[in-house]
This record gives sequence, structure tokens and C-alpha cells, in this order.
Amino acid sequence: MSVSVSSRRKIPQAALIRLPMYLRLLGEVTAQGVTHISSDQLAELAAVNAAKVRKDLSYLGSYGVRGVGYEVAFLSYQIQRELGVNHEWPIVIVGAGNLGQALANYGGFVERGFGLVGVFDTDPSKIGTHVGGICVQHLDELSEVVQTRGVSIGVLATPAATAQEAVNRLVRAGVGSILNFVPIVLSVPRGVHISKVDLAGELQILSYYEQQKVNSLSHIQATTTSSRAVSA
Amino acid sequence: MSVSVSSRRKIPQAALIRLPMYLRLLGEVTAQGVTHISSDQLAELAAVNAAKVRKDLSYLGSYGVRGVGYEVAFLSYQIQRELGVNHEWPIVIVGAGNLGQALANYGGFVERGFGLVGVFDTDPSKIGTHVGGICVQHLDELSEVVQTRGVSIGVLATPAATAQEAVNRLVRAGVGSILNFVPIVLSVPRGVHISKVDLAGELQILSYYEQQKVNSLSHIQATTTSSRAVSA
DNA sequence: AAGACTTTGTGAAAACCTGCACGAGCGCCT
DNA sequence: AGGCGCTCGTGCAGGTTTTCACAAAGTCTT
Repeated sequence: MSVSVSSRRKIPQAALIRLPMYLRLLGEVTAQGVTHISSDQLAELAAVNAAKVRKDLSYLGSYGVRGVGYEVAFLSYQIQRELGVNHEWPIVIVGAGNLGQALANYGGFVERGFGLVGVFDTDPSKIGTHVGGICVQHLDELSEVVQTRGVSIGVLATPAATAQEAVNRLVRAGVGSILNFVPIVLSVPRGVHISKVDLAGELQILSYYEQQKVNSLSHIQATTTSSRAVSA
Repeated sequence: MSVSVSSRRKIPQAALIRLPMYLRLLGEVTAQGVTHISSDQLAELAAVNAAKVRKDLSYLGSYGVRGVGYEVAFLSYQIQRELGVNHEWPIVIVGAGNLGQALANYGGFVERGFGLVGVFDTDPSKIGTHVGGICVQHLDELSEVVQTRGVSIGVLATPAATAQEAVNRLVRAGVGSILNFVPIVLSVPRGVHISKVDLAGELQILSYYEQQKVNSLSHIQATTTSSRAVSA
């Protein structure tokens, strides 16, 4: 038989998104000395349905024990293996502006196994400065670094105008997945994965909900004050 | 009839998420002098199916003209109105660490109608410093600012340990929607909306795809080198 | 004015996701 | 050993989202 059959089937997108959360929660309970956890308990922590937890985890394999639950350490390892985060991934950041610098300094990446090996920009005034313990290099150096360090994940935080060109360079250098903070629609070749984070867009979605609240309040007022006028 | 019946029905979550993107694209084509656009063209720009664009827009109302398309300016206005971004929303940021500071300095929020009116922290060494043109205040001042400025949207960027307490304060002060950058599961009362951005989680999802690529390559190798052994 | 052409809005089918309900398997207790 | 209680894994039903396909409704040309 083969050594280890990882990823027997493709994990559905919806389930995949929750795996990092489960993994983080498992890490937290481990720190509290918990060795076993049931889907009910994990569901409680994740604020989701218990059946959903079990179904999500079942895509990894049958790692639970009926009557007992899941062994935290083993389940953690399996999720890590499936996500590919049981080893470190080198990443690069393209764009050393506000956001790029903050991301470079953000400890959360390293903490979860993503080592920053390069920060790139085209602005001469930025090149040579240090952010996040890394010296900002010219974008022309990108390909070199990506290839020597074996980088396959890139973070995009350039101005909108230069984002597509930066992506082209990332892809040409060999990066296969990109986390995009620039609010434009990128075009990439088949096989390259893009994950989009639109900060202002998120706020706009929230403002919709707030607007709804305002509307429903004024609607009540409107109906109570004008219902007679309407029917008249 | 009433003055303006906004939001006749609830917009499905999936469609709502795309509205900010459409709005941005419409702004871009406006800048290029385009006055009318078809669902096909908009779909091309958004890299989605044209029928999806039409269905998404149909939740706002019947604002297209058959044989012609949509009037860009009018459609923009309708999306803005529905999202509630036809007027400015004041926002506050809680947590003036790396991420909080970067978000405060991030121009993209103001650009899209979200004015920063307060940055809060509990660290005495941060209070009094200026970020994004705003003086960092102690968290105790939060309620005052939220109420006097009428803030209903908050951004959470504290350390994980203090995040839940910060949320409690936001909610108590009257904030109704929260954009959460802290990788923990928050509990909030009914009616309060949370939008989560898990930066490291996004990378973990990307690493899954990269791992898949690695696995499928080694799988090919394994099958080509061991298929005979298996059948033997 | 009529016919050709374009594009919307939407019913219906397909795909995907969620949550319930329950059989199946495991440990513990007597 | 056997019964009891717990919890996993999953079939199924209900819900949501996506996509197709086409009638309806408009413009444009002649």
C-alpha cells in the first residue's frame, strides 16, 4: 500500500473555510490540558451546529471514536496535515505601503507557520528600509527570491493601479496562491488560487445591516403616521 | 404612496457580498466615461456569470432596460442606497497595535465613506499618540465617543485575550456591527452583526490548495513508480 | 410600421450546503 | 458477559445559491 493517502476526496469549500477555526480552537483547548473533545463541545466553541462539525471532520477521515469523541492532538495533526500547515510555508508580501508594512509586522502569520521571506516594492524610497525584520527589495528581485526560497504563497498589498502587474510577476515567478488585499478583480491563469480580502467591502456589507435597522425603524414610524393617508 | 420603499425584500447573503464589488466596478467605468453597461459587460469585469449579475441586481429592483442594459449612474446610486453607503458612516477602531494602526492609516475606508472618529486602546504608552489623524484614547472613553458621534460600526483589532471584553464594551456603547480581525469566536447579543476577517486563516486555506498540488504530483509519481508493484 | 436584434428579468433545474434524526460502534458498570 | 449510555458518521429532507434558457420588452434599421 502507499505510505499515506492524504486527501482521499476534495474537501468542500464551505467545510474548508472552517478548518482553520477548528484547528485554532483545538490548540486552545490543548493549552488548557484537554485531551479529548466531542463534536458537541467543539461546536459550542465554534458557535456552529454539532452535525456540521462532524460532517466537516468526516471529510478528513473517520478520526472520531464513538462514545468518546476526538482525540485533540491527533485531530489537530490531521487537520494540519490536510491544510498542509504541518510544515512551514515561506511567503512574500508585494507592496510595502501602509497595509503591506502592517502585514509584515503582523505576528499572526509567523505564529501559524507562515514565514515572511521577502517584502517587495517599486518605490525607491521604500527599498532598503526594514519592515517585519525583512529588508524591502525591489520588485525585480521577486523572481529570484521566490525561486531560491521555494515560495508558493504571496500576499498582494500594492496600490490598485499596479496590482495586476504585480500579480503577473508573482505568477511568472512561480507563486501558485495569492492573498489579495487590493480591491480589484485580478485575472490569473487557471490553477492559481486567489483569496480576496476587501476591507472596505466588508464595512459596506455591515453598513447594509445598519441601514436595514434604520429603515425598519423609519418604516414603523411611516406606517403608524401615514397609514391613514395611504388608505384615504 | 410612501416616499421611497427601500429594501422591499431581504437581499440574500450571497448576493449582498457581491454588491460592493459591482459598486466599485461601476465607479471605475464611470471614470472612463461609460454611461451604460450590460449585465454581460459587468459580469466580464466582475469575473462572474452574467445571469448571476442580473439576479443580484434584480433584488434591488428592475433598474435595467431591455435591449440597452443598466444606466451606470442610476445603478450606482441604487446600490449605494441599498448598502446604505450614500451617506457617511462614522467608525471606531478598538486596538491600536500593529493592525489597528495600519487600519487607521488605511485610506480605503475614508475613500468609501467610512470616517474614522476614534481609536481606542488600554495601553497607556499608546494613549495620546496619533494614528490616522486621530488621537488614541483610552477604552473608557469609547462609550462617550460612540454616543456623541452616533457610531454604529466598530472595527476590532485588539489582542485575542482582551477581544471579548472590548466587544462587550462596543455593544454596550451602542455599536450594532463589528468587523473582527481577532482570530477568536466572539459572542454577541442577537441583532449585532459580526463580520470576521481571519488573516492567517486565509493563508491556511491557500496552503491547502498548494498542498493539494504537491500531493497530486507525488501521487502521480507514486502511481507511476508503484503501479506494477500494486498489481503484482 | 414592421422585423431584426439586443438585453433584461425570472422560472426551473442543478449543484451545493445545512441540520435533523438515527443506526452503529465504543466504553463503562454491574 | 450483557446492558446502558454516550457520541460518531451519514442518509435524507429542506434551504440556499448558481446556472441555464427563454419570453418579454426594449432599440435600431429600413
